[in-house]
Amino acid sequence: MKEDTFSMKINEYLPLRDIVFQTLRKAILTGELEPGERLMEIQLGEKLGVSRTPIREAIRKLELEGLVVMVPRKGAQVAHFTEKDIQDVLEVRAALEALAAKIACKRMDDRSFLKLQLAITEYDYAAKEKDIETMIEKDVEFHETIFNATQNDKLIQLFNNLREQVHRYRIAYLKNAGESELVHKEHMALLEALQERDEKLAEEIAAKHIQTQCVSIMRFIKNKTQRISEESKQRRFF
Amino acid sequence: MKEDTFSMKINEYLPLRDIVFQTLRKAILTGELEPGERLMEIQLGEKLGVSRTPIREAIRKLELEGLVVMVPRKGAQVAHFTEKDIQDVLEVRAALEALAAKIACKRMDDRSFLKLQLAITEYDYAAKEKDIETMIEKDVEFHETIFNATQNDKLIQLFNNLREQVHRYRIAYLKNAGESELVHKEHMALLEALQERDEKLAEEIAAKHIQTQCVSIMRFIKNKTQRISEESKQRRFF
DNA sequence: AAGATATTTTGTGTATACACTAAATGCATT
DNA sequence: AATGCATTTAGTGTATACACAAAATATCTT
Repeated sequence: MKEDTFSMKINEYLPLRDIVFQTLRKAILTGELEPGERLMEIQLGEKLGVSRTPIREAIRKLELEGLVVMVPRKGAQVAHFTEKDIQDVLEVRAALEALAAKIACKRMDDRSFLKLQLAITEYDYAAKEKDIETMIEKDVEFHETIFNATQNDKLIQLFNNLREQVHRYRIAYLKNAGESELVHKEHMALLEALQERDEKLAEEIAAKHIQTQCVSIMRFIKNKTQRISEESKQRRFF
Repeated sequence: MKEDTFSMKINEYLPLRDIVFQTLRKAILTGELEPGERLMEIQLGEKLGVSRTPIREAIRKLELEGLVVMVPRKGAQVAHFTEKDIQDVLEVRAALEALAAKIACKRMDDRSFLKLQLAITEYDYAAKEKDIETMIEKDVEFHETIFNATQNDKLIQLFNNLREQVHRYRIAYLKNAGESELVHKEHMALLEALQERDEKLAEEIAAKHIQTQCVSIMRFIKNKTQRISEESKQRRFF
């Protein structure tokens, strides 16, 4: 289903601005472009082989998404994320995941349940191989399946906005085997609740799941900042 | 507080693109620009006295917000909102309002409570005068105060995105005196719950309040479509 | 007159040019 | 050497120019 839309799109015409948007977005979320880094239009244009116009239009979208901040007459720079920003995002996401789980309870069908099961299984395989990127991918797939099942387009849109905002932290904390075990267990529990059509329980597990993630990420950051301060490095924790 | 930031901003430099963005956004939300209407860059540029560049950049933001849709090589047009879209938006908003109420329970201070009280009172005055625009304004102010109290910037950002999406319907259904009475009662109930720091109750009332609004708007639309079909007009219900 | 094929028009998508600001650099003065 | 001022430079903000596609119109053929 996702593949369909995608393979259709590659045949369709895609404006440069959208390609640039996706490229920059990914670069920011993976940390390739670091927070605070300036996005200079001419330089980026040369790198990507396009003029300033598509670059600027892509930046406008990133600005609205909050991934870049504009300094008047100084242009764009990658937004800094503080610890609080991460907590804020995850607090909202927890509420949206709970809502999604509640609605999904009513609307999920066998096909969706199998998708969830598949995502969990593939996650496990990836975990055995310690293939972090695939693990994240399958984790996203799991949550995406639930959101898609809600058939609430606005909810899906907001999820797409929030889902990868903590990408770079998840890479780090999922390396911890214990964390990835926990993710598995919570996914299984949520799947069961959904199959039982137990709205209250599903809501609760979904919210708890994100809170767990938040706690893990915070612990990871705390460790990292500590290590960094021990090494007396002055830069921020990312 | 809101005024401070604003009066600061008017002294600051504001790029044309942002002025255009706000102008177009308002025009769409109030219905001045009708759904389906094409946004032609040159035409808009002449109207607003600017070139295509700021127009295009404003459109990129509206695109991400979902207020306009892009047709490849045909440009932008104001997005159509179906009945389902409204329900989707309000379903999400209900969840966010509930979250905001819960957090606000912990963080609201006397100053914020007075703001809520003031918003309610001014709403009542406006209701007596049947000044719909002011009523909407004060209603927004009430909810805004709660969201601001959460101190969760992401939550506030999303609220700003969702809050006015149903603007044109509220104008219509608030004309109904019964509805505006109900709004008053629910606001009072929510204020009390917040003052009691009763998280569960506040959450519940906040969500219910939006659901009430959703039902009212749906009823209004149903009536309107019915009237229109009786008049055998073919256009959509907005 | 109907249909097929040029032709024109309109409007987007992208690139480039111009205007202006702010920071950086250099130079002179003390 | 430090400070103040002029000059340059780098980069954004805005306008315009060019390229191209799609739709609309006109023209030709039968």
